Amino acid sequence: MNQGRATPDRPGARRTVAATAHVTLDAVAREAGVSPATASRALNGTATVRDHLRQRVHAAADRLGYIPNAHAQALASAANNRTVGLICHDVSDPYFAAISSGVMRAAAERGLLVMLASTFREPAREISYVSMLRAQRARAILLIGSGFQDRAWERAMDAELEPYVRAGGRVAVVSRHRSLRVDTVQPENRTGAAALARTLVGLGHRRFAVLSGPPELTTVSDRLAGFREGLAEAGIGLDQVVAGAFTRDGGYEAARRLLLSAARAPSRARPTCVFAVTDVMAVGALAALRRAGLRVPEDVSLAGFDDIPLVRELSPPLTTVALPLTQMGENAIALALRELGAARRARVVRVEGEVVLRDSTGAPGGGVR
Amino acid sequence: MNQGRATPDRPGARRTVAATAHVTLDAVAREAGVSPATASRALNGTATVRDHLRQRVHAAADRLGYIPNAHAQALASAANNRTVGLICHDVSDPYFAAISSGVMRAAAERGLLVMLASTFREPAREISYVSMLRAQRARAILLIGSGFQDRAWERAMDAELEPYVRAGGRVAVVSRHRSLRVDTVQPENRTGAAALARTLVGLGHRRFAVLSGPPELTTVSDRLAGFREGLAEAGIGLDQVVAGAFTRDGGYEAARRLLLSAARAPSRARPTCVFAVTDVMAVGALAALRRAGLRVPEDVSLAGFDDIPLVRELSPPLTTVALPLTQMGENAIALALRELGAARRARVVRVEGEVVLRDSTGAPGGGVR
DNA sequence: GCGCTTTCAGAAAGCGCTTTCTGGTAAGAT
DNA sequence: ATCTTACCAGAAAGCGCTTTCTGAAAGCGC
Repeated sequence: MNQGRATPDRPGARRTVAATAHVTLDAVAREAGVSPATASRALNGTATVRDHLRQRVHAAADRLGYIPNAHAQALASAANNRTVGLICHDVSDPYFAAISSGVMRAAAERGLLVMLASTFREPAREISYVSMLRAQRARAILLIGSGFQDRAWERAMDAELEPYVRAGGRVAVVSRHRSLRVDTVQPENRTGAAALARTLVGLGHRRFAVLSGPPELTTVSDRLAGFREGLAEAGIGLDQVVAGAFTRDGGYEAARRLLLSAARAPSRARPTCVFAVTDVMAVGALAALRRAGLRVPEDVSLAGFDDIPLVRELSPPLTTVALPLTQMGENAIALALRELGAARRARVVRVEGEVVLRDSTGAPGGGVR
Repeated sequence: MNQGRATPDRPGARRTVAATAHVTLDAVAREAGVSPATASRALNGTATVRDHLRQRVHAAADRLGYIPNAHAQALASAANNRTVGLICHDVSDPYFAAISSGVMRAAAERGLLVMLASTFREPAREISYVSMLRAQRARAILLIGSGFQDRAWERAMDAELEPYVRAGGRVAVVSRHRSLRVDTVQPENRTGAAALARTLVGLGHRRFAVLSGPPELTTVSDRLAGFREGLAEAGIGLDQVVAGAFTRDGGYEAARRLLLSAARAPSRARPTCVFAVTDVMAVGALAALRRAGLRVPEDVSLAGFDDIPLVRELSPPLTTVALPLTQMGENAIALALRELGAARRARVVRVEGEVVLRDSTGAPGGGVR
């Protein structure tokens, strides 16, 4: 009666296909005719198992398509965790994308899995992600991106991190975090910005404007301070600082406001050079300047910071302070995973920024109208 | 003798700080004076616990800084897994970054953690990541990026995915995968490329070159075929197809070779319009064209595909076929997590591309010299 | 050949949770 | 006042592994 390929189900019997149970180590052991203990040892190579048994176990595992349950492994073997957590502000921001790329590569080399969390720039979310990563017993947590200079936030973050570290977790951050005593990959924002300022002064500029970001970010305050220092060496003050969001649109908006204020106060000496504290903001600023009919660099020079890959594609290509972003990501994970010395104090890897002069800067011309 | 803030350690006693054990549910239960079962129920709200007990449990958990062990939870409660896996070719590629961003946002809304793996365009790595994600018992696995049209690879991937799905795992892919019977977010590469071709023909172009990618990628063959179709409708053939890597540098290199062949065969009719199958390649191509002294679009028009954010910042801004990248990421995770219907067949969400005409294309001018 | 150490496989005890199952108590029905 | 029924809290059984601990068999020197 039945057709050749009939299923065992009664026809029309509406049922969900039963989920096939996972193949367990016990099943493998049974298939191989050994104890689960031996199967475990054979598969992991944790102890010597005689050849013929080991082969039988491996064969059985292959035949059954055995995949160990990572949760059970993590639970049973305490700390043998294969995952690291990576928290950044925004994956689609080229700055974080570049650093993440370095982290991913280094993780892949070590056979680690990366849990990547994007905070969408909400500080609270950053803390809740740390908590989730703690629950996952991640081997290390990497915080990419500027710290917040905010007492409450710092305290809350500390409260998450401190017990994590005490329980053997590793933490590394990229960028300066004021209160966090953790391993740090620290771009020399201050000296980099100062060097940039000197270079720009060297080009002949005397009147500057800065497009800065949220002041509670250490990165912003460091770069701003460094830039001021560099100018001060030449006895130059900073005419204007316009803050914007740390995004392309934030840069656009900040530049627009800068232009507006220049138009409103025509008497004021107009900046001939604009420094955006990040390349991403500079991209927006370039669009805004161009939109206003200003030529870069003839009318106004523009410089950024970070050297994200895309700024080379702009026309004009952007002058910036180059940071080895991918390598910084690699450094961060290496730092977190490295044996902690007896002293167990926070290590700091400083990375220098290098001023890269491209065509977005030139000798002073007309200035912001 | 001791100073006020002295530590209990003997001075100079060199010892590693003992790793503090994690706070367990049992500890919380003991602290609250209830059984672990009650503590579990109170914390998870899985069953009604009388008010005063629930409060005691929560208070105890707070006091102790309890963080549940996600591994133990996953193990005990079978399928209650809070992580999804996301596999892409390269995090630092803006195309994947944009899609990932959508995935991350949707995941955050659902309280899920994302494990992001980057294959660095090595097919084998993609398969091994699926295996690791299986071990993690990820609730869903998302494959972002073109499938490989390669028998061996398809078979291997299928062998990983099939048992995963049978065991209740969910899979969704972005881009067409030939053999995988899984939920798919499918950009209409073919019709999009055809529409682009028609538009370019409408601008007056008759001689085209295509900068294509690795032919084993479905995305490449679909876009190429669509473009050919669009041209064919106007009775136009495709002069040249130059393949390159799926990267910015691949686009640069392909464009360079195109220019070289044009120089070598001066008699041949020169293309007046170049279509790069992805924006990322187009970015490289633009640099190469400019490097060769060609003006875009006066000498040659250039178009891409995807509409990654950065192409708007180029000058000239790039004509392209816009895909809703972030939304595609959201679609993918939504698809994977949605209840499977009784039929349990692969669902396909088609997303249309929209031709966006920008300044990198114009009426035909000099052509590739 | 006898006691010794060494080698290696199995038994069993967890790892930290969730979830039946069980049973005591209070509320409602008779 | 007695018998159900309902409600909740605790006991206990796992989830799928790893890793002692235990003990049998084999290897060694005398």
